[in-house]
Amino acid sequence: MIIPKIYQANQVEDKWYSHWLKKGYFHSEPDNRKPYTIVIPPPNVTGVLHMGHMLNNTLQDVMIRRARMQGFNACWVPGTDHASIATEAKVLNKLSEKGIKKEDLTRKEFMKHAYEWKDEHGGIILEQLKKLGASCDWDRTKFTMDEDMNESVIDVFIDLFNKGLIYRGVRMVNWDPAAQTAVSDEEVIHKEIESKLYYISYEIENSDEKITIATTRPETILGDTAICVNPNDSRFKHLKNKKAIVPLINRIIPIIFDEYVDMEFGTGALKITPAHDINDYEIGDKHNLETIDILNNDGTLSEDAVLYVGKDRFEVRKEIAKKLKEKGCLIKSEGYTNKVGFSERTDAVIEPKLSMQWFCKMTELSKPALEHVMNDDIKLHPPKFKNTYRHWMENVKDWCVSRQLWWGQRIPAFFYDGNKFVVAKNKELALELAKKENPKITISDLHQDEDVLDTWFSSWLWPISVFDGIRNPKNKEIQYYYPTNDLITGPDILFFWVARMIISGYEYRNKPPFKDVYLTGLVRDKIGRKMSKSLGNSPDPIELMNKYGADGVRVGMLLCAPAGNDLPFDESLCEQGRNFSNKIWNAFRLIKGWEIKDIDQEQASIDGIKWFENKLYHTIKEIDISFSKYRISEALMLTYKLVWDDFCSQYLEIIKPEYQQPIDKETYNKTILFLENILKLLHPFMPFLSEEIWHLIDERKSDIIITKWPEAKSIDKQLINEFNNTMEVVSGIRNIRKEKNIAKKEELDLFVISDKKTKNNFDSIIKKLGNLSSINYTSNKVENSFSFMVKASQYFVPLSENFDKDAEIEKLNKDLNYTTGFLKIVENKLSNKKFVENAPKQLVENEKNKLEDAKEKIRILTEKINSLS
RNA sequence: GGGCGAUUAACUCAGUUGGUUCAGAGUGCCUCCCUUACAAGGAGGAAGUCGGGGGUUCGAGUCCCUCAUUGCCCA
Repeated sequence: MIIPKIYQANQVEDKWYSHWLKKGYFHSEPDNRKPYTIVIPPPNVTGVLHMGHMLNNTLQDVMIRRARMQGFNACWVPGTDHASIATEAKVLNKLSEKGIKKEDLTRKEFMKHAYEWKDEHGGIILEQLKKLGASCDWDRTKFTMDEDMNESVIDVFIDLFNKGLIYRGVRMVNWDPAAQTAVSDEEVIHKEIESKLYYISYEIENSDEKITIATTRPETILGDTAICVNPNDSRFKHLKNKKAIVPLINRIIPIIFDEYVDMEFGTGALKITPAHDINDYEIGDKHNLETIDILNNDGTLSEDAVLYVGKDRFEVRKEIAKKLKEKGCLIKSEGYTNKVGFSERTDAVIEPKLSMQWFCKMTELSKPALEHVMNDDIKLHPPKFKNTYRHWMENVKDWCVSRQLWWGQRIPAFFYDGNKFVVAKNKELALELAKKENPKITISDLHQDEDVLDTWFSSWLWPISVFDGIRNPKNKEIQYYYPTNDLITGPDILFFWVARMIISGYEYRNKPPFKDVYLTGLVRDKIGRKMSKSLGNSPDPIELMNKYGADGVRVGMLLCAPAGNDLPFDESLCEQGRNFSNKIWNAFRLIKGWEIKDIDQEQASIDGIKWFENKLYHTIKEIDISFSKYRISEALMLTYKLVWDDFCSQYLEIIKPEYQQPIDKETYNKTILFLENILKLLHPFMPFLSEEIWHLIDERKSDIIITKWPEAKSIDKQLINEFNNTMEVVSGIRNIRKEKNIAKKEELDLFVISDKKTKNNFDSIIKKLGNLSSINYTSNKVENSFSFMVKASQYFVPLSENFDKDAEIEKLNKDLNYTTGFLKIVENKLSNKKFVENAPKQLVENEKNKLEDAKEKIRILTEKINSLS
């Protein structure tokens, strides 16, 4: 068989993926095995794969593949999210390119366009996940706007309404003037920006006096309905019961007193615009102030503003400042840094705005969700997120669930007789309810609410609704798969999504939706910036996979991804992943190239096998521990080192036959066995490569994807330590070769003065890796030789020529100095009475041993130096 | 402004209850080697007063206080 020198990822990946699909390995049905379930964080239906998805889904695939191999009934449910704002914005963009505006369309027509868009672009991302190797159960693919999913959402809304947890009301909401919808608090991103603080003076009615306020938003003076000062502020006490005059429009407004006002800030006087600031709104509410809404839904000024009607608020800000200056009302303006809210989806500046919305009461609903995370029924990894979570849950606010959009589940509220409404699954049922109030109502009198529900109002049910557990709470699937095991997602949606799933999980199943939450970091670029389309700093994952292989990219992602830490992504990591693929490939190539013969086994091979067996089982144990702690990158690194250092650099070199010589059967078989185990350990990380080699080793029917995960066995730790000493001896020899420029091919003799305590049973290995002609035990030091020590044993390599006495003495002196210093430290420790009295016995004992060893070493070194000089 | 973290080698990070195995890993860097699986490789090597300052202790990277820098969440 001719095996190429380099692993060709692109030639094997598709083959194996379709093979796995054909065999139905990804598909899961309830049976009598234990389930292991993951639901995917559904990506936006029209989105494309970015690095965050890569990380996320690689992790999920690692977990699910390992669980599958461990014998669980592994089920990974894929799907997509309808992402109401994002998708609707995209559809509208597309339509406006064709010259179509939303106003020109009926709701029905719009939905038709939206579905067309969804059918065209939806699911691209799922196809991309296949390239990554994601072993999702594609038969279970869900979409948050599937018929059954919609029904679950509506059922839940009605249920919560009937429980009195849904209400409708005028509240200050975060208004996105670009998308023209309300958004939730969580969808507002506060950014610090450089702006200006304007000092504007208002005349006091019937007086020559003026009062100056400071504001960052001068355009809102048109909506002012009061000026507020602190009652404790002596500067303003005389203004009680006075009125001020709003500049430009000359509206007369009261001066009110409230302790809310910070006397230190600005001038100590605050303008109050109840319609456009949440704090002003609360003050307005308290003092019964008039509310003047000066903004239209698109962020332009409304009729109520009187001036600048129809102009955008930012333009007005500039113009009004100029105008105020002309009028002498603008005292000054100064640079000021403040925080402004931006829409997560459209990046528009959010306007606080009063509007009629639907809300979900959260206080009671969220109690179990807080409790069960605090008592670790649900564990967050890393645990530092527990604090953040608690803080949020303890201050949870009611959830604004309505959106002024069309793409989504329409709120099942039906209006009649003006503002009266009923909540029901459909118009017919609504009519029945309405008739109880007003028997004369007919179906044509009912009008359904125009708003849709927040996207998260469907995704918070995801772990339940994908198994139809809302509509059919007792069905076999939900009983079997729920609660799911692990949720793997980014920390940016901890509150949007994770917390709410926990809330709904307890409300509707009385059980957590998952047991463990693994929060990844955010993928950043090399210099720490968040990856984003606009910065153009995000590599195309598909291209990366073409370049480095899916396995290479998977490894690259995981190498730098400890839980909860942001990961600075660099393409060179994928390169490392690819190099690793190649390393494994070549190890396989070496083994496969050997001729197998019925010959005697070399001693080095016997010893090497004994050691590696122990090392392997020891590492498996460590890997399992890392997995159990959700330290995935650590598990990968352990595997990486097992393969590269232990298996390739050491084991294979130990058993490798001479050039073009055959290998004995026993060693070969063992080696194949080891390789197979290694491939199994690699499979979750590198599914394609491991499957490919698995089948190249041997023609066989079984696939690695469903083989049993190797089990850790008890090991001989002493033997592993001994081997480490052995490798130190080998290093010592290699060092001498390097320092003295001795070719590797030249055989050397080694003399040993053995220290009985550090016995070494691996002479065969030292001989082979050191390329020695002999190892001789002696009790006398060897003249004219280079030497080194491992523990308390001395090793000599005699060399008649090239012997540099002075250099040798210098080296020995260096060692002597170090050891003398070390001895001093130990002596100090032991002469400290308090240490000897208080420290554990074992520790003191060890220190005493160290003391003896150091003394012995010094004795030997001194002797050597004396004999040389 | 409030809350929660972080600060360990050039970079990215480990470091469990203070004490053998504590100053580590990977990458990068330096030296030598195209040697017969792999140059996408091999062998060897250098590199850190564990952010600063105090404290507790026989003993602190680890616990406490404080300052600095920095990130995230919330207002």
